[in-house]
Amino acid sequence: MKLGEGVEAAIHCAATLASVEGNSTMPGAALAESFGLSPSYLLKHLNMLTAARILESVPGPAGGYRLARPAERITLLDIVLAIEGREPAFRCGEIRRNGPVKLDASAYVKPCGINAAMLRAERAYRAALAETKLSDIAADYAAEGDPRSFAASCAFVARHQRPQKSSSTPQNPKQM
Amino acid sequence: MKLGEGVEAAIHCAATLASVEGNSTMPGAALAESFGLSPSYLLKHLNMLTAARILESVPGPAGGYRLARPAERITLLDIVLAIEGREPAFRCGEIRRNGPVKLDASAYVKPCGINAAMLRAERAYRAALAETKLSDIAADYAAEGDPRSFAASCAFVARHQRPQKSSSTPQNPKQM
DNA sequence: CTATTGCAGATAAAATTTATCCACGATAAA
DNA sequence: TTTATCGTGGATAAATTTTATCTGCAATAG
Repeated sequence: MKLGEGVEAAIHCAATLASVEGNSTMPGAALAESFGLSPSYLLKHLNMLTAARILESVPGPAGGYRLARPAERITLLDIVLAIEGREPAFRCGEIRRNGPVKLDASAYVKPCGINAAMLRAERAYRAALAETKLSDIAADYAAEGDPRSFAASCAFVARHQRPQKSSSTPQNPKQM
Repeated sequence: MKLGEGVEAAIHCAATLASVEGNSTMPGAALAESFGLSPSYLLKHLNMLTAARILESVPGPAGGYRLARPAERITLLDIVLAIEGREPAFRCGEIRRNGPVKLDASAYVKPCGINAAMLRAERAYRAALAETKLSDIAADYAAEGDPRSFAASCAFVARHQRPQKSSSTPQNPKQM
């Protein structure tokens, strides 16, 4: 069982976007630079988050990405499902039917007990993931051991976030 | 997130072996035939189960596989870990360090909150898997809807199981 | 001795993940 | 209106992992 690396990237990007002000955006290229990731590949993942309505995207210069809803209403499960897909990790192949003894399909009506147990476990996994909100992760960023790391992130975000025209609250880009 | 197909095969094989009598064994080739699987590849998985002390193997003619301990003391988690490996599904790449701002390692002492949340979820997953015993699965085989399927499996097992010399309880191979 | 079985390693085919590139539409700013 | 910046989608390729096969070897019952 393995999770793609895109999951880690997606969570970090979302957590970073959680700290941009108002409805400002941040370009995908800046996010990629922020984590030393390949920009062209990261865009694929950001796209999936957009398709899943976790992020919003604004085209054009001064465009970029922002959260589609408050970080309190985005869970790790939302992000993991958006990146990894919604199918369960275990897929029952009904291999008992493949043996030498051919029985017709009516002999296999009851749901497979193995499948049921595996799905039960995955439900527990997803329930646990649903308990962590993106806002928790963002708070962790701030509470992290050394304040230098957090300060560096903040400066990076402040430098790259782009206020949007339709903003109701005036922005202070603070170019440095 | 995806589980390899070997997991399903391994669980089915173990459940089948749970119904061989005493310390009799069943050859890998028979197990493969029983599920329509490629014998040479299934052996790889059976081998992992053997390495994990879930199965025992007996070489030579009349050899084969059997459970290394009672089915009540084998859980689905044991099998999944043996096949998929013990590493967690999420591996923290510490990508926050890869950005353009270079901080020395001392700035990242605290454990990553994302990693902690993902590992918590996986612990829940594993705990759920550990609650299902192989004996439960085997019981499910018997309780399955149509008795024809179960009868066919029993006949197949009876036909292929091989009593062992060192057996303390006399066996009845029941060749048909 | 011989046939059967598990075991390890090399190898290859297939599928998936990771990554790059380019043409396109949208749009803000000059 | 022009230009430069940005997200989108598709095609493509490289890298890795999974799946599968084969061969030679050791063990052992008959």
